[in-house]
Amino acid sequence: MTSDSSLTPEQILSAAEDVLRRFGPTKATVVDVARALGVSHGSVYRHFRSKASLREAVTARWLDQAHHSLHAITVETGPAGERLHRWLATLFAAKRKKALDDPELFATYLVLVAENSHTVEAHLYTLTAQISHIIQDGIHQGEFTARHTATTAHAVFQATAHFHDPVHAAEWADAERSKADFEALWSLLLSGLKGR
Amino acid sequence: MTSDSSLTPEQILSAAEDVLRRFGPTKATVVDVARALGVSHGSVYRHFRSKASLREAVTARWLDQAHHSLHAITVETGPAGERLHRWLATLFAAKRKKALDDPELFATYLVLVAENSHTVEAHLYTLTAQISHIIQDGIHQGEFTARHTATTAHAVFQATAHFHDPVHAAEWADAERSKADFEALWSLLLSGLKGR
DNA sequence: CGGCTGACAGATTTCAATATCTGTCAGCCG
DNA sequence: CGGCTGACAGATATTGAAATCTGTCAGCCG
Repeated sequence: MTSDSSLTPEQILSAAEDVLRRFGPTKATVVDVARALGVSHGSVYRHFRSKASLREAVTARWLDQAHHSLHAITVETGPAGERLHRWLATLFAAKRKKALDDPELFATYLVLVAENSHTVEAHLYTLTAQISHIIQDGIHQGEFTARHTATTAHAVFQATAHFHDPVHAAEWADAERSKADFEALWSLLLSGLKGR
Repeated sequence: MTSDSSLTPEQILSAAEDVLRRFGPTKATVVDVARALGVSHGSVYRHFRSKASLREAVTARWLDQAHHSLHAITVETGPAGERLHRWLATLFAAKRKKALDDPELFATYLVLVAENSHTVEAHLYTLTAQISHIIQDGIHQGEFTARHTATTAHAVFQATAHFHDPVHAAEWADAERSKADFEALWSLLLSGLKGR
């Protein structure tokens, strides 16, 4: 049983995730989470300093799911161009899937974005660092030419905001159009990364 | 006097703009507009079929202000690269200025964006067509290489969304950082437009 | 002792009654 | 006649009282 012994942060996170998924960020309460765990809501506050930090922890865990496959692409050794294309396509697919399959947690994510949460900042930092890594590979391989890797990575990330920033989620509805737009933007960026 | 003879759509638009600027999109009412004009609110409905269409007409007029200087750059005959850079910088500056100087009308604009209004669509179409025009010039001048002009223009517009899409307005606060980010993205795009 | 409980204060949300707004239209007025 | 008015119905917003929630803490229990 999961209810053996004492309450763990992991148990609380899972319960909180369920509650957020069911009620959404505006309706979910700490009391709901405690009720789902069969404890008093004071116990939850023993493990998380506030509702906001619990919400952040849940979202951080939820966002991390996508990092695994992206990280795998980052540390591959093939041609950087193909890898960066696949990395961006994978990121886009992951975000799109989250928006469609998990609307309430996606809405929670949006709340954190609006609040400039540190969790979101860390998420963006991780992603940009991975782009940076691939671009660096591309420069070593002689495929890319770039002055400053980190700056270029940031520019690539901003240029593709349309396809990963949750504020653009509504524009992902038409899969065909999104795919075409993405490929058009990619060919422009690839050409830019290769330099003149 | 502007109150001579009968009520004109222009008078209503100006009054509505004032009311929106003062109360914002959530508080402004048709009754407020009628009160400002000294007429009954039924009269307003004689010229605009609904509150939504009045709001759209005001926003369309407000958005059009920026089109003049952008259009001027579009029809110049100098090097396309420099012109596109100046066009994008001008667009960014105009949007940023609107967001800072006219927050309530900017909020109204955001409401229309969220509602997928035809007005916003037309605005985006006009802007993309101007980019297309400049890119076309660049191809003729031999400065740019692009397969499909309209597709490339759309890609450039999406790539720079961070600097003109109102959903990113909060990220424009730091002028220095925005400027640096914009230039980094521009150099990537310019390199991409020039082709390999 | 370390962790849980339940009661508490202040902040936030809900709910239902009330007021205002949107959109329509018959009638009036120039 | 073309356009404005003012009254109206239904929809939406506001308000203030009651309920619920957040965050804290003294005390209990294993």
